[in-house]
Amino acid sequence: MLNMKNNEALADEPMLRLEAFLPYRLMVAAEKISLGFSKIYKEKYDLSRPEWRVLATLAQFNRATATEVGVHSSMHKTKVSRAVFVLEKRKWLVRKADELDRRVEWLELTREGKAKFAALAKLAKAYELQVVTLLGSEASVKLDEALARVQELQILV
Amino acid sequence: MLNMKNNEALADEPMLRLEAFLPYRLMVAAEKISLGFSKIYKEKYDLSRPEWRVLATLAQFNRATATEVGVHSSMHKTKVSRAVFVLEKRKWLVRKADELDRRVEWLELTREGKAKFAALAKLAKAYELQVVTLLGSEASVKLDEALARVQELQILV
DNA sequence: TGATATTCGTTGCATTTGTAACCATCAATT
DNA sequence: AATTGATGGTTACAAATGCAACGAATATCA
Repeated sequence: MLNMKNNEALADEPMLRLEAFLPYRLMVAAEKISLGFSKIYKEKYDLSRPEWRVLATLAQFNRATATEVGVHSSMHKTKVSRAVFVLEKRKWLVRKADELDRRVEWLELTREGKAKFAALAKLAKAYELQVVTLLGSEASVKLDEALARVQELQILV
Repeated sequence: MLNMKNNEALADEPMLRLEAFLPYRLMVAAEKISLGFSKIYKEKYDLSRPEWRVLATLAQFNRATATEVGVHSSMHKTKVSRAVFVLEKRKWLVRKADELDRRVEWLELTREGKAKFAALAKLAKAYELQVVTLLGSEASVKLDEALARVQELQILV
């Protein structure tokens, strides 16, 4: 199909293969792995990714503010705001006013929200297990350790 | 700040920590690593990510069709189409008709396009080196091997 | 106390993206 | 040759996203 340039080795021009470039590889890998699970919560529960993240965060902590949810799930506050709106309309979560600071709204899953999450968490764990199985334990451990290092990195450039 | 639920260990409900969930971790890591470099091509060359990928693909092969670019850079054909349009307007690439099949347009970088890419490729390599240095060679090798395994995976679910 | 700055969360607007439909061309079948 | 189907690429439209501005409430500090 595509023919590689024949002057790669000789060239003093800086060659760069996209498929070997770390940011690209990482992004493609992330999209591939995420796609499989997003299909599940999209098709079975009609959830967007922001909605899934808010749900998972609120299930993990009994209550949290929108700001806290955003920090914990790596999402911009407008994404959180819109996802919270949708989940509230579906009665998967409720807002509760803070008595000391009336700017703050505490978010909590409803009984239904918790139940939906419980079902989704099972699917999530099954999916993760499938990925780990396909990767093999050796590659999985390496990926795990490498991601831990990436998480430690400060902002780049 | 956030207080973890205190019934995690006891609960028979399926707990799931977002920050330990592979699809989430991978996506966050990819965004972090990509952000640093996207800043560079955005701020210094006013390029979007689709435009950067098209540029890099056409630099890697002497010529390619839009379809081939999309396959090689993991992008939907509409993304490619729009990125090609922008790069053409900026005179970084030209289209050349295929003489045997008039549906096909061959894309080639112009002299200017190649020059811009050469400069960007140097920055890309420098950025990648910086990431690898920060990660350390051990983690970098692990990441490299793990990503190679992910790339081999078939479609999931 | 009063003035200013900061924080929490939402919303308007512009940009980006995906989906589906589309046009033009070529391939396959009759 | 005519019909049907497939392919390469573009575009219209709707949905998702980011940015900036905003209102309301609180914090800071003179």
